[in-house]
Amino acid sequence: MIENDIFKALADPTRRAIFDKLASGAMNASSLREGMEISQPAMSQHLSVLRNARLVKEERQGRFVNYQVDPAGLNVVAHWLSKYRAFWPERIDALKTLLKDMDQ
Amino acid sequence: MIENDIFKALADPTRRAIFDKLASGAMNASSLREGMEISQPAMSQHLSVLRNARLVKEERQGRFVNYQVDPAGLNVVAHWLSKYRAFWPERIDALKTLLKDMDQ
DNA sequence: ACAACACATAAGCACACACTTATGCATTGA
DNA sequence: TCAATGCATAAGTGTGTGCTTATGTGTTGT
Repeated sequence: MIENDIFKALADPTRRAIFDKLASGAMNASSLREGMEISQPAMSQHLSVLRNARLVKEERQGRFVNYQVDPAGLNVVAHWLSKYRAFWPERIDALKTLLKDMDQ
Repeated sequence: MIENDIFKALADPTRRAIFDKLASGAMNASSLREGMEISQPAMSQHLSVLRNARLVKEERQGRFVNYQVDPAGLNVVAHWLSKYRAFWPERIDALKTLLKDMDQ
């Protein structure tokens, strides 16, 4: 179940930080580690979890692996969230009708 | 950190199922258990986690405790998601501009 | 008053998870 | 060719998590 993989992946704060960093621009695993006090294997394992959840996708470039955000995972979160739009605050009420189109 | 509590709470499939059931209408803990093969303490513990994440709020009614969805938690997820709208599929592109207003 | 009920909490246990160190596997540049 | 580099994987370890059984606390109806 992909939805479960996604929410489990996002449950870790380090992984959300990695994802957030990646959202500001694609980069390889070494660049991701910069300023993040995390070991190389730990980073590799986190990226593996994120990739498995389709939150991130990789592209090998020589001995580097370039990582970037994969919209697929985010889309699942968006759809999960859209199921509960009835409970969203009124000030983003306009969002509700738009999300209705999302369902098809 | 509330965001962390929320994502950790949503990481469990049983908890997401409870939340989903609650989204279809407020009810007490016993009603929630119906058709869910879950022990009473387990349900109580899950509700405690959801309440702590502000995904759910309670209202005591005599010896019953009525639970309902708390928009606060959902709102945090919505804001988290809005940070990455640049990666959302094009077909919900109209959503981007609207979410821009959300940031203020 | 008291039994039945709704729910919370405590304690213990099996398993999942995030880390570590060690090592393996390609790829690159000298 | 070979050392250095980028990354993945294996194995082990401490901690967190979700469950269980047992018990506690407050409320209701008789």
